[in-house]
Amino acid sequence: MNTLSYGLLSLLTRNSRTGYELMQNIQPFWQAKHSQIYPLLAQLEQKGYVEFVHVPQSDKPDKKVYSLTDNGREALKKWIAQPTDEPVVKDELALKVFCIGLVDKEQARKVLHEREVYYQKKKERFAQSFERIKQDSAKPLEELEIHDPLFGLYVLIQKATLKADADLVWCEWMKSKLK
Amino acid sequence: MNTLSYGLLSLLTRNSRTGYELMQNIQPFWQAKHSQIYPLLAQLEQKGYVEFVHVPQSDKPDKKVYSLTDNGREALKKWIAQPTDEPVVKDELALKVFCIGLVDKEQARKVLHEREVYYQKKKERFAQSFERIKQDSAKPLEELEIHDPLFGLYVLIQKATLKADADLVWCEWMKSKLK
DNA sequence: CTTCGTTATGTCATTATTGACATATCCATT
DNA sequence: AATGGATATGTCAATAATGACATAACGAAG
Repeated sequence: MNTLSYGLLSLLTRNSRTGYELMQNIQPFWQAKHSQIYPLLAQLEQKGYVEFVHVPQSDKPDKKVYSLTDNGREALKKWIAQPTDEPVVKDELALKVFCIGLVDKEQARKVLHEREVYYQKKKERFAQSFERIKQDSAKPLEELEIHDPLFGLYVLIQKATLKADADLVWCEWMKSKLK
Repeated sequence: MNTLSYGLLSLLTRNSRTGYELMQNIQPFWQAKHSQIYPLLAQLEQKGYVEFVHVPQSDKPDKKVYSLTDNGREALKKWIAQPTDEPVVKDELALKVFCIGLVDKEQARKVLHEREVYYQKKKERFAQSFERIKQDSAKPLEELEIHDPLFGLYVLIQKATLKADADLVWCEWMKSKLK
């Protein structure tokens, strides 16, 4: 069982989801393509950690809605207690910035601008996520307790927002350096 | 040529380095083991993007000190002008936090504490990096221009520091939630 | 005196991940 | 009318990345 497999189980603690949705929803924590997700789901099903129901659709292709089994939930608890790997980052932009002095300011600004747009979109997405869970939640978000099903999502969006802010502050600072 | 190969060339713009040093120095931007670096360096040498001199050592094993060729520098410039991939993140902790409600507060605190130590160490490392380049630099860091060889390093440490701060703010906030 | 960590390079089998192909329907744009 | 994107699932060859093995010498800790 690799980390991504546990990640899929993690998502299923809150909602039943299709493979396609799992692929989309796991992106903020772990970038993976559908070609990796589907085989892992088949494995998880074989192990008895998830089960699925076939849902026929007329307008779109049929789907398989996966949900977590009790076995899956137990496996998750054990996984949480294990030591946690440090985050892995692969950042092409950072590598380019390291040797940005090779090109002129004009081009450096272009490289930076691309990424600034990306960070801004990211921040907007998180703001939308906050809105969505605010509507789902009975209580004000600040009062959510650890066992509230929305808690995990809330604290992660909080973290992502803090990071996106840090990225944007850096972009502004960097732009002033390239004037 | 994959991104990591260009990353190695990027590092060599500032200093000649051994494979072992490259493996260490690239960690903040791109986590890779020596078993991946050495074969890539051999490829880069074959392509004429880097060259090396053999340096015998008596106390430690001999080393190969790699440096960038003009061809390598040209390849780098072309790479910078290409569209940049978005950063890849694989964060096991984030996945655990998503379903942290499965365990009790005590265990959740334990999981968080592990990572807090990690973020603190990270911040210290960046503070040390700042100290080091301050000593290397003739000017105050704030006045570095894009073509200064220290510029890329300076802006990256700035970014990493901002991010580490954001992570620590989140840890504090999270701890207050787990009281 | 032995074991462990660091420096230093390298190979290789296994595993993780991607990109391309394949199929099918709907909707919006050109 | 055709093209492209979203939804939805799947396979498979190719590439990326890891973990284990191998060698070797030093210093420190036990």
